Amino acid sequence: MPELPEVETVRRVLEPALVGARILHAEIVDPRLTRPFDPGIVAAELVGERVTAVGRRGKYLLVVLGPGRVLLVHLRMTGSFRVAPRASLPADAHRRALLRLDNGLDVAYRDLRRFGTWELLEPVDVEPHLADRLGPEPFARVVTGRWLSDRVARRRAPLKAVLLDQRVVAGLGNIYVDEALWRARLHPARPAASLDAADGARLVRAMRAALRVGIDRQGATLRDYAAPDGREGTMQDEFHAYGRSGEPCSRCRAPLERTVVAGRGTTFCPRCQPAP
DNA sequence: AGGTGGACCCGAACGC
DNA sequence: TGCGTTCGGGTCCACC
Repeated sequence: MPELPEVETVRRVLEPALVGARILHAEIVDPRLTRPFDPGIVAAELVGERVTAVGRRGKYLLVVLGPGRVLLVHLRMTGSFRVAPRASLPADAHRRALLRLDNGLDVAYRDLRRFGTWELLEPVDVEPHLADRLGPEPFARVVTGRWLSDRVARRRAPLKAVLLDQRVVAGLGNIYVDEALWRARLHPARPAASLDAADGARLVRAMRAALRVGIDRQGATLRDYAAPDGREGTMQDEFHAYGRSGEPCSRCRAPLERTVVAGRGTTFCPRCQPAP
């Protein structure tokens, strides 16, 4: 599941392939991708545009086009890109879109579960659209322990639910939330408002550390995630919590436990992360 | 108004 | 072996 480190890895591979190239042809196979907008119209709007940048905000990819319009891509669960020389990609039943670039590359988009979205935004709409949905990046200077504990001071929801809320901090999903809470030694079901500034500081350090390792390992490949060059990530070998229920905690050797918090499968160490 | 749960998808894993 | 059922996961939306 692409979270911040996976999306950042995708961005880094797409950037050199796309920036400076012009889109010669665009084909959007799955109308869900651009819903409620007509896929044929969106495809036609893309043709002729030059890509000037490939950015990321939270889990969104921003393909910035010449006039400042942005193709905002969200991979959700199973979206992925593949870049390869023209006409060299094999047929793919799950392909949802294909871009042909003037630099000789094809950019294919596939999505097994069809949750992913492509939105073509006018320049003036980009910032408001993102600001409505996303809090600061986890690595932003404004994100401090004090800021975080203040930010969630009136939230009775479980800490995990608040970290999954992209409007608090952008980019964490189920995997990196479990990893961050394990690193910070905080129980996922603890009421968010119970965080003090010291907890907040530990949590900020923990989420950054977990994300940093994820980026360094080029993301986690659990099933079919791969970067646009086909490379798989190795973050799954570095997990301390996610998916390891029943295995010994790598800090204290107590067996990790699995529970459900905020409707999500959640793994934690009952000894290192004491219940509230 | 903040919190929760269902809908959207579909392959994989599971149960009988 | 084969079938049906359940699960998961990010985000939005309806409802409490």
